[in-house]
Amino acid sequence: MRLKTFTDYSLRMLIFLAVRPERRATIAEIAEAFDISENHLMKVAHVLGKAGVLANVRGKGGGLVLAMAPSAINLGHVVRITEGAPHPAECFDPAGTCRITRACRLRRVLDEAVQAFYAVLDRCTLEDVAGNRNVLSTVLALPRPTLRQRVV
Amino acid sequence: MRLKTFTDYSLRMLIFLAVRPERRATIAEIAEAFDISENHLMKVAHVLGKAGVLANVRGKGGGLVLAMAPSAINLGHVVRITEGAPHPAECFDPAGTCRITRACRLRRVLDEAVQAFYAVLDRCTLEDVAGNRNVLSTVLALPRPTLRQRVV
DNA sequence: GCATAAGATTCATCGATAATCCATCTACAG
DNA sequence: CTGTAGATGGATTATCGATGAATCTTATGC
Repeated sequence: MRLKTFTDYSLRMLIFLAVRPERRATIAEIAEAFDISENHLMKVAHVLGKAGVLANVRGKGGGLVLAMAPSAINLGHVVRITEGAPHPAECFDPAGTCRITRACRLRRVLDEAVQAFYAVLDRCTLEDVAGNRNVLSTVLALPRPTLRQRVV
Repeated sequence: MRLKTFTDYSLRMLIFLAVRPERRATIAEIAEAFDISENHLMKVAHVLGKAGVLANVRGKGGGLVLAMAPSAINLGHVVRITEGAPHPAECFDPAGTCRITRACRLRRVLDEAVQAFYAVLDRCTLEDVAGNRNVLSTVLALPRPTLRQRVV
């Protein structure tokens, strides 16, 4: 049972933005805060932007900002977007070739399990996981609104 | 959200054995019925045997047989064995390096979601998914107790 | 309106993991 | 004691996601 790093990064990006909702953050800034690939985050930002979760602004002075209040961003919704179609077994693949697919009752059970997984996330919003802004802000090394450039 | 093919194969093996509980089946036989890798199935058989779900008999005339009644084989139990530790995000890895792990509330939510996933499987037994023996038997091309050799 | 900053988009490559294959060992039946 | 079937470990291969890099597009500010 595995989710993609893409999903992990998506949630981190949202948390970062929820901690500092007052102003735009650049992808580079978020990548540095988490020390993760800027290129990968760029794709994350694009997907979340296309999905309407983020409002992405191009150009100089641009950046990312939540498209709605953290309490309006549903985690189940986000994860469904970033994960794509679930694939617990071959029978979930339209091109699957399992011999017993027709008669198999397993698919229903697995489907139900996946639903249950998402049901939990559906009950959570970004606000629920990023409500502790102060602590998160500290951990992200953003003690002051202005992040000093690292010298190195 | 993905499960391993290993898990898929495990469940198929169990279903096969549940359809014909009266006698031992060889790995080769099961591999042929599903048209999947015999080598891979061998490892599946070994893992399920070690876990006490199957009673594996070596040597001539040997084979696999369920170690208990289908109604006593819990799907959640099986999948937990074959999947190993869940990994929805980096924070589930003891060696993870996510900067906000300490302050992050996401882990709890993801953990709960995983629990919910398994809770569904915990409510199901092999009997629940392999109760329709006749249909499965037909689909598996085992219309008679004796499987005629394929001529090809 | 040009330079620059920032995201969008596409292509290429790398790497982790798991699926698969192969060889050898061990156990059991007859 | 021979052949069959699973056990075990290693090697190989394939897949797919993660990462890297280059170019394009758009917006801003001087």
